[in-house]
Amino acid sequence: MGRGKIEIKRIEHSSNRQVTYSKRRNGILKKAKEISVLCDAKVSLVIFASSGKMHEYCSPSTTLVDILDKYHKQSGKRLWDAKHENLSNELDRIKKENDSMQIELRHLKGEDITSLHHKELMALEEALENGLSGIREKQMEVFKMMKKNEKMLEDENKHLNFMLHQQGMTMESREMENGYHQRVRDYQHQMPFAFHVQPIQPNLQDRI
Amino acid sequence: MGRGKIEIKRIEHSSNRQVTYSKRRNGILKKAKEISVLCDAKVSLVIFASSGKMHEYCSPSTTLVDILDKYHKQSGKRLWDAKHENLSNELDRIKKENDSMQIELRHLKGEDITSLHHKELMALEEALENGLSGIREKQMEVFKMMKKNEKMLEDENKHLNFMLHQQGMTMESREMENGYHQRVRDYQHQMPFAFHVQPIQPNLQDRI
DNA sequence: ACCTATTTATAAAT
DNA sequence: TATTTATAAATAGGT
Repeated sequence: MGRGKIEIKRIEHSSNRQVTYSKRRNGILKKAKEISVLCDAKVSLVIFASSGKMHEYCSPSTTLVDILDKYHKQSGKRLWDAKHENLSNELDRIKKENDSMQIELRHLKGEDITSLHHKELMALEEALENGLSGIREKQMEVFKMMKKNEKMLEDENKHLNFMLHQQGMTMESREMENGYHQRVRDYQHQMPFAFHVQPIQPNLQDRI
Repeated sequence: MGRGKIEIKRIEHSSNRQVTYSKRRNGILKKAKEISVLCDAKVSLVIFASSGKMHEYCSPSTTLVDILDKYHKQSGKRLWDAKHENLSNELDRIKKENDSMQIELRHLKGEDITSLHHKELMALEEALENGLSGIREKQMEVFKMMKKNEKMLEDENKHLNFMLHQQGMTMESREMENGYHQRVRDYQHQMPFAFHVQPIQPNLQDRI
């Protein structure tokens, strides 16, 4: 139906194909509407152009879901069940993974071990010992860091005390000129910035 | 397109409607095939006659599920029902649970503990110690059971030896009547049933 | 189900 | 992309 007859095979010329697509798409949509009105049929039509753009028609008396539901019943084919099944399978798989982890956790906490064999108990013990030694190593590390920090703070303190004392001596000789207490407060404000100890590891204080 | 023009409205005469339906149904199915071939479009067409009978077409390059999936993505309309969403949500939930258990397991094994705070390390250490003591308690229990069993077996052995010895004495006096070795084999077969030790806990031997 | 006059869809040109 | 037009295709009504 046109100036010339065409073979029903892919139209190679792309812009031609595009034109034919939009004409025929309108045609088929019109036909779909017509048959649904004339014969009160329920029609669902979904078309994707090769570009990916979608057009659809669905009879006014119904919905796509409704039609798919009927389709499902009549054809026996499972439409979304495949998807559903995949999800369901994955869920099962992960649930099993979950359960086994839960059991492992319980075992590590010393629960539900009545049914374990000797070998399994030994393995658990070893795992726990390893874990414990790892944790303790880490704690030792932290402890050392704290000790180091403490030492530095002590040193700083000594230094400050020494300085203060010296200042006090100097001041004592000038005690008649200025107030002693006034001076001390001044030094207390100025000193910490000069001698402030940098922690070896920044933000260490946040983690302890 | 026919002997007369018709209005696009429901055909009241039922047999007429039926005829028109089947003609137009064929027409639209043909159109659907043609557009999908000519323009490589993906087409899904489902038609229900008012009688309930279904016809469908789906482009050969794809499946209805596939098309509906795309439809779902493009239109945003939910074809997959609440059930699906529930499954999906549960999957997410369980995945998260899984992840947190995995982390806990790693921590208990002394892995990935660099970022842990002091309190967390202490808690972990305690958990591990508890687990370890639980395991060791269990092992001690098993050990005691074994010891007990061993003791009983030893006692049984002694008893058997004693009996054997006694039998030997008795037999020595009858040595000329019967063969000594023959007798011994007989007793070895009969004795274990009479004096067999019942383990305190049944099936203990399976677990050690 | 087939026939065919007529309408409708559309291929190619613009 | 839209309109035009010659022609192919679809189909309404009759058989």
